[in-house]
Amino acid sequence: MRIGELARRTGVSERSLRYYEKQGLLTADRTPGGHRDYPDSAVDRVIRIQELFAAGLCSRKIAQLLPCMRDADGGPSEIAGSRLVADLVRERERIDRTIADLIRSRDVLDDVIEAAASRSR
Amino acid sequence: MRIGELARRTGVSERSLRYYEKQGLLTADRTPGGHRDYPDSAVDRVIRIQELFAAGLCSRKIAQLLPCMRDADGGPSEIAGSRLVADLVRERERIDRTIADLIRSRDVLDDVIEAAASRSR
DNA sequence: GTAGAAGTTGACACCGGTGTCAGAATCAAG
DNA sequence: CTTGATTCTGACACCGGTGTCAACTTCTAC
Repeated sequence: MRIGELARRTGVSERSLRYYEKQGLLTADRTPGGHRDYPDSAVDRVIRIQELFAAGLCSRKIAQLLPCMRDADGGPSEIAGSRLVADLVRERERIDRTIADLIRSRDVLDDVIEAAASRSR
Repeated sequence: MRIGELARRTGVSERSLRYYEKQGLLTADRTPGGHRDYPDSAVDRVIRIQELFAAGLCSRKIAQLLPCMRDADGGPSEIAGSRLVADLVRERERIDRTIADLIRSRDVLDDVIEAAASRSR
């Protein structure tokens, strides 16, 4: 599929898709004329990438991580080296802390929202 | 307490504390010479602010939100207006989505970490 | 009063994913 | 062909919290 369709199906801008490619996160075949041609699996991949971005990982780390993920269609393609694993463990801890922060903040919001709601009741 | 101590106790840089003040998130008395003097309660407040930042809220919204939070020492100081509430509800939804993303990403990391661990076992 | 630590303001820079625009080339359909 | 939609590359800008440096002032303790 072409970049426009991929953008539509993932909700990610064409700009970002090209950026992902430049960062080594995504590859595409090319038509004779040079237009990108993505396999269907690109949709899932782009969504994964977005999730990892949302989790606060930078493209550098995502690029290291991607080949070690087992893709939908089977086997784990590559095993993470110890250096990378140490890094991922640290990221994992950061993510846990962030989740805790998010939950606390969400509770705060709920509190304020509820206070306003009960006020107007 | 002075800004240095507050920075030490919260783990937030002096730079950021001054920035928070400029954004209206934090207030401080001044000594005759112009140095900031914080009450003990500033520690909790700064930590809250950090959590909200970590949750992806911008300083503008945090500034609107803070007066509506009930502080440790008691009553809800102000009730959010309907405009603000609508905004907070949207933020809440975004936070929920982010949490979901974080959890999925954490699972991915665990997967990769585990694959490497079982490999070397 | 004097030295050294700590605080003040202001300005500049960074990061890194994304928006946007320009100018040219490609593709698909008539 | 020709035309209109789509894609290509490259460049510039933004956002917004934070780091850092400079030049000065204030505080604290001797």
